[in-house]
Amino acid sequence: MPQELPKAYDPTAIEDHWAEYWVKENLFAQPTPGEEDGQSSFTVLLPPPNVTGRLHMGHMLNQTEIDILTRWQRMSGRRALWVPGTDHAGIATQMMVERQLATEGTTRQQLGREAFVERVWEWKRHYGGAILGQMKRLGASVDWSREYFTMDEHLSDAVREAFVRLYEQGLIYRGAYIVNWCPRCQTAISDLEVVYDEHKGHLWEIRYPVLNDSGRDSGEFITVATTRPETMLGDTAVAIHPEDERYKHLHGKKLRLPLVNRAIPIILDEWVSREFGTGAVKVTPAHDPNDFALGQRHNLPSISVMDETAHIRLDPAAGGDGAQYNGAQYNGLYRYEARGKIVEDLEAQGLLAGIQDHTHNVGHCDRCKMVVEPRLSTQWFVKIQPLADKAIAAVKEGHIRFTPEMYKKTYLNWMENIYDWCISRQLWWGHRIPAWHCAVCHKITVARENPAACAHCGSDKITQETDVLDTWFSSGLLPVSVFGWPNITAENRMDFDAFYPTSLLVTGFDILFFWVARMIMLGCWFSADVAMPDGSPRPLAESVPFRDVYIHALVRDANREKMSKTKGNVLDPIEIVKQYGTDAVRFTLASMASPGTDIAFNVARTEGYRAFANKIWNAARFIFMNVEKAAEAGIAVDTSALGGMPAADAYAPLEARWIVAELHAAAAKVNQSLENYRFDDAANSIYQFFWGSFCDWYLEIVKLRLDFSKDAGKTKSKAALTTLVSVFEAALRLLSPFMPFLTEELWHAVYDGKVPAKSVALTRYPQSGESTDGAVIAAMELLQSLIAEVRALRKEASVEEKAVVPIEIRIDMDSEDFFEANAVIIEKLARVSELRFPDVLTEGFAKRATAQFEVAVVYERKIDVTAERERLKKEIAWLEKGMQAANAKLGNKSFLEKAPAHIRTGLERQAQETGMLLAKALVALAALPE
RNA sequence: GGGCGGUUAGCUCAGUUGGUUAGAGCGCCUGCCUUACAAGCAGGAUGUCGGGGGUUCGAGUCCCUCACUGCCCACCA
Repeated sequence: MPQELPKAYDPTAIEDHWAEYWVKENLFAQPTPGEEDGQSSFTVLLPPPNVTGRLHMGHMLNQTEIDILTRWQRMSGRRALWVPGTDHAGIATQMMVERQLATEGTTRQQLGREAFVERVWEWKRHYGGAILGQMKRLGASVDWSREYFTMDEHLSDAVREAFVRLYEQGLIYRGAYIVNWCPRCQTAISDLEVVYDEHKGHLWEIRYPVLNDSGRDSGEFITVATTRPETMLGDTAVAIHPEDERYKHLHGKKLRLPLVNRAIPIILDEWVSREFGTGAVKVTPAHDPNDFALGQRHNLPSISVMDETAHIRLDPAAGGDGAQYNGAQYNGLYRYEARGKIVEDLEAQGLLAGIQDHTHNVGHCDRCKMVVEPRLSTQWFVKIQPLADKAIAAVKEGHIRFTPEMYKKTYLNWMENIYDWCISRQLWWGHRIPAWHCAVCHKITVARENPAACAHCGSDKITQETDVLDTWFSSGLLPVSVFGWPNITAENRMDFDAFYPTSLLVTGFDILFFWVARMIMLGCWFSADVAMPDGSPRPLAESVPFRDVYIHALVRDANREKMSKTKGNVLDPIEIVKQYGTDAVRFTLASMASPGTDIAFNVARTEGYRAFANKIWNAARFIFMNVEKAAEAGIAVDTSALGGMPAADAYAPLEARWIVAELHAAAAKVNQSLENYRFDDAANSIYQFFWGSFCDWYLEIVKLRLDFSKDAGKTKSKAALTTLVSVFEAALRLLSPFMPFLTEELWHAVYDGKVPAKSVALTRYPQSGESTDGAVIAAMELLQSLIAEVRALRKEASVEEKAVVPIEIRIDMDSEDFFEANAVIIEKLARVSELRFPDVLTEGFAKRATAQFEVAVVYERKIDVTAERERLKKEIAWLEKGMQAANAKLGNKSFLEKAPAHIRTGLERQAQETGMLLAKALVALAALPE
């Protein structure tokens, strides 16, 4: 074993090395399995970060959680596969490259589509892998040989097949609908990509003159209220509620649309709220989703008045009736300029009835934060209901489980109120829709292979659709596509059979709908026609993309504020890692990852776990030092016996049996906690075991046994050393999923280079086979409480730290033997020179009583009487409160009748003990000098 | 507007199906360089479990209600 470890743990000295080692040795590659080998799989996909992304705390939390589980599953004997990859991220990537072009004074339009796309690929080749590089540095145990990119040829094939198949099934349609349009990105975006912000605006009230039968102003008006006056150029009706008494006499009348001077009808619709505004709504089907719906119901024409950049652009023919409309004076104005001008003009004509302050929600583009403009345009949609039905069933029937469970409700609520999915984007970067438009018959050809001619009329005057698909369309297919779909053949289905459905998805709630829901819909839909290995049809339970979903929360800053660039409170994980070590940061995240609560990341906590890493490091130094000393005395530990669960025979000393029992208990707790995604419990159990049990007690006691001088008993020393090393080795394995770097380093050191595997990550995870030894844990507890009382008494009596003093103990005979047998432990840990067992404790010494024993330190006390009186008074108050509570229950007939026996007897015993302690405390108080 | 969470020590959070006097880490106070570790060791202080009501022999835990707070969905012009 290596003996010269530096005194303080320096993570930077070892982490790069191991991170590279794991990748270079390809340790976590999971090749395609051969024939069914009976081994169960644990499969998990990395939520693919944007190829443009940089690692943030959310990624690190996500990757830490997945890595802990994957390493744990791998070590527990399952075929563990974690597949990494990146997302081409249509809008984000295109914008990034466009910005780059802007600095060069050019644009994508100048470049042309083909050159631009090539340029993006070039960018991707240069910079695209950055985030995965960061991931490598963090030690993620992924299979790098399976790394994917959503625009890879194979994954693109899957996208194309999925599109064609849905089209053939009648589940994809194209049409002119109102969609959310981002004037900056100049593309349609889906409902999910719109975020609403409260905005202080105005409600303008505009008078629309009522026309008389001869088509002239009647002198009467209807006043409408709007937040977007500029859209009035496209109004094609005004709607009122049919029962609204104020307007009943106007049913069937027409209005003159101001500024444009077009006659528009008054329509009746129950959707209109009589309470809001004036109870009359201007209807602009081309620029508002509600108005669009109204327009459909009432067969109104739709008049687009804005172009893709949100500038006014009136199409003279838009009304469909060939009439030439007014309003061209606003042409070319940006929407807000037009708004100002229109309001001005209305006022000049006396048609502005009022302006009110009005706070309302305004939709913004999720990507670029520009105010979204609802806009009529021709887009591609997925008819979502059939897919949603399956996705609902999969969850309702329990084939997919959510943790925390409440997300099941959120998911179902969304899925049950789902709208058709707009999947086309007016971008250049992405999967181009495999549809061709015919210039002759104007029909559409959708095909798996690029067609040479129109499928309908045979013309070769066809051009491919320019739109690309929503990025989530391809990422939604990942669970099936990364394992070979749609090319699943008899010879080529091992991956799919072994790894699909995946076991688990770990992700943040922010992409529950974007990604999780889409994967469930698409996964269930497309995997269903891959037969099971035995040829039987695939049931829904085996069609799901994953069986478990673990949703984690947000990582916030130490003050619970959301991290954001504008606030300047973003913590760069790589920076923190450099400062404290990857293991300490991982442990921080794990220990704070309680399901359902956000993580307030506090580096104070990370400092604590850096200290923990240092503690482990120093425990190793201590152990290696003793191994060295033992070697000099001709004692060697048989490292070939390591690697399992340590055991201690009945003749082994107390501390050996105890630490083995504690290890088993800790292993049981950690396994159970990870089973339930309780990373926090698991981390705390290990922390408590390693620091609180192994270091604080076991190491201190075992020092007594590690005597390698000539006249010492070799057998006992060797046994002690063996237990020490084997428990430590097992603890490293237990800890390794949480702190992979430190444990890898020390584990290799334990074997002094003669390792039984290439990595601690490839060894077996500690399992608690037999039940832990409860008796030895109870015995140790008694010893610990005696030592703790003596330490406290020494403090109380102001015994100098270095002084050793005798103690007096009163206890039953059996325990007297027990204490005597372990006297050396008490003497060392409590600095005691001698144990005495008198019938009565000598008066005048500081003493304490517990339920099991009384103890006094033999020392002329320099006691602070006031402090001692205070302490005793507090103790008495505490005991009296306990007595009261116990007596209240024990004196209650209903309690005695109804409470279970173990509660009753437990309470009785406690009452008895409390009474005894209370009596002693009262005597002690009375005995204090004035 | 609809839905879902949260409120426990100075701070960040645990607290499994209601059961013996409520926990951890950090921070704080006191004393120690005890040869693995001062990134350490030992000892110590700290809570009307958001308010009110109810169910129960028994409530931090279940029910009702109020307050505060966070998030998601919807998007009435």
